[in-house]
Amino acid sequence: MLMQMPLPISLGLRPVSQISRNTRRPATVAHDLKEQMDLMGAPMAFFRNAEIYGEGESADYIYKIVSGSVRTYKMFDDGRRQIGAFYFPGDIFGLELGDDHQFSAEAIDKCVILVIKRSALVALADRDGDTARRLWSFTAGELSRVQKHMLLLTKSAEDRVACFLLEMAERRASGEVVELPMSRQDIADYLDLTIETVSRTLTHLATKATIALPTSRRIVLRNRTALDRLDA
Amino acid sequence: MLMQMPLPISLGLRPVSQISRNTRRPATVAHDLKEQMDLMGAPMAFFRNAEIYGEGESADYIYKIVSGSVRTYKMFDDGRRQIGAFYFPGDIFGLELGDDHQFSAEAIDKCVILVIKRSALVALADRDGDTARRLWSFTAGELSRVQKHMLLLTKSAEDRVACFLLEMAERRASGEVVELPMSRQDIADYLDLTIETVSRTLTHLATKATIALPTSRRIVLRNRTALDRLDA
DNA sequence: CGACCATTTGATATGGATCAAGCGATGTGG
DNA sequence: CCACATCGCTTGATCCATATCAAATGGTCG
Repeated sequence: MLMQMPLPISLGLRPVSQISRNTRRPATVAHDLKEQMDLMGAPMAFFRNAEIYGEGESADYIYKIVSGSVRTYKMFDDGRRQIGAFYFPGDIFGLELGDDHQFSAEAIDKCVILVIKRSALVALADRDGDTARRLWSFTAGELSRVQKHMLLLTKSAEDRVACFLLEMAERRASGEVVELPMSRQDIADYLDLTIETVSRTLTHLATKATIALPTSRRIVLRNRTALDRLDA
Repeated sequence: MLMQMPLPISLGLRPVSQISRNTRRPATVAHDLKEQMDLMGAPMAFFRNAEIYGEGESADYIYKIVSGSVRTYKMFDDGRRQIGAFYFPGDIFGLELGDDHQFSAEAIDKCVILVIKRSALVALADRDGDTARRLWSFTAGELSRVQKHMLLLTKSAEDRVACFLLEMAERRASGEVVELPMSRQDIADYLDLTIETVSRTLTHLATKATIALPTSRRIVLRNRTALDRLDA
């Protein structure tokens, strides 16, 4: 839900006016959905742990991260939380074909996010084949991401953690040093493991000198070959 | 690979000519991708266990099942097989946005399948917004299916089997009696369990009178409420 | 009828969960 | 500026769900 926040802690929303609106509209034509969002989106800020939208709410907006990180997740009756995805600067999320969101979304840390109305894009897609294809493209990308995630859940704990580290290294692209914005609990809920197992596995990889852990949120890949082997 | 089969057992392909080709072209306009495939598709027959396409092969065709059942799967280096989906009469599969297939596809039993060239549909989508939207729609449907599957893999063995039975009951819609075309191994590889665990869980559900097992491939849902509870 | 394959059932092993405690960094109030 | 509370993470001990290994049963087809 975009326009009101139920809990004080969720009051992460600052009025758009506080942020310099993206007024400059370059003569450039958008070549993909991301560029298109740069042109059309309104920036909003969210505090750490702020809810961006909730599962089941109507999916009226599409989001693109300018800065910060986001998690999407689903809660189960038994209290378990499954994280569906992490999103980072440049990533788009929240676009659904159906009427409402299948997952909830929260800011992992302080975020600035471009927001545009879905109806605007969908209406445009009716007239513009390029836009239509971009919407398809985005959904196909999500499909392939979820397929990978599904396959991840069939692997051993060590394999899952290794895949996770490689994915982060690739997406956050900062050489061998990976800065993790999310907690061990977030990682555990993404990999469907417990925090204890995640922690033990990281310790174990560090013992084998496959990685180094200068701090708990900073991970150095010291032996990518070994990690790739676990990836398979 | 569509035009040649490497193994004798895979020689499931009969020339189209042996099957009455869908010559009748009704004046009706297609309202969705399935109807469109009925109009455009050429029927082909596959024997039990015949390969329809292999992972990594170029995704030149799209498929719609007339009769029979299909599994898609991925093999891992360690010999594990993960089944990605089961498809039944009326279902479309094999449509990719990218150049090649992410999974392999095999006939579970004797199948008749309509086949059309992807390029034909994609070219049409460039001109026809309805077709474009149908392609997006299909991919979005696959996305939501895979998301459900991913969440399934985070549940207990009993929950997975219960969800599986409910899914089959819904999709094959024959009242309380579910006729399963696939083996226990197929089910196990879909749910990421062993055949032993699948078998034991079914036996256990039968003991609790939640289901009945008149034969190993025929399952009667005797207490859907109990299954729904496990579904969550 | 007999061979073969799919399925079930039984005995044991194990990877990861759970329960519990300790540790280190960060922040807060005195 | 330090004492202490808090929170996130790690480490240790034990348990349990499901895998693994092994054998029996049943169904199908020549």
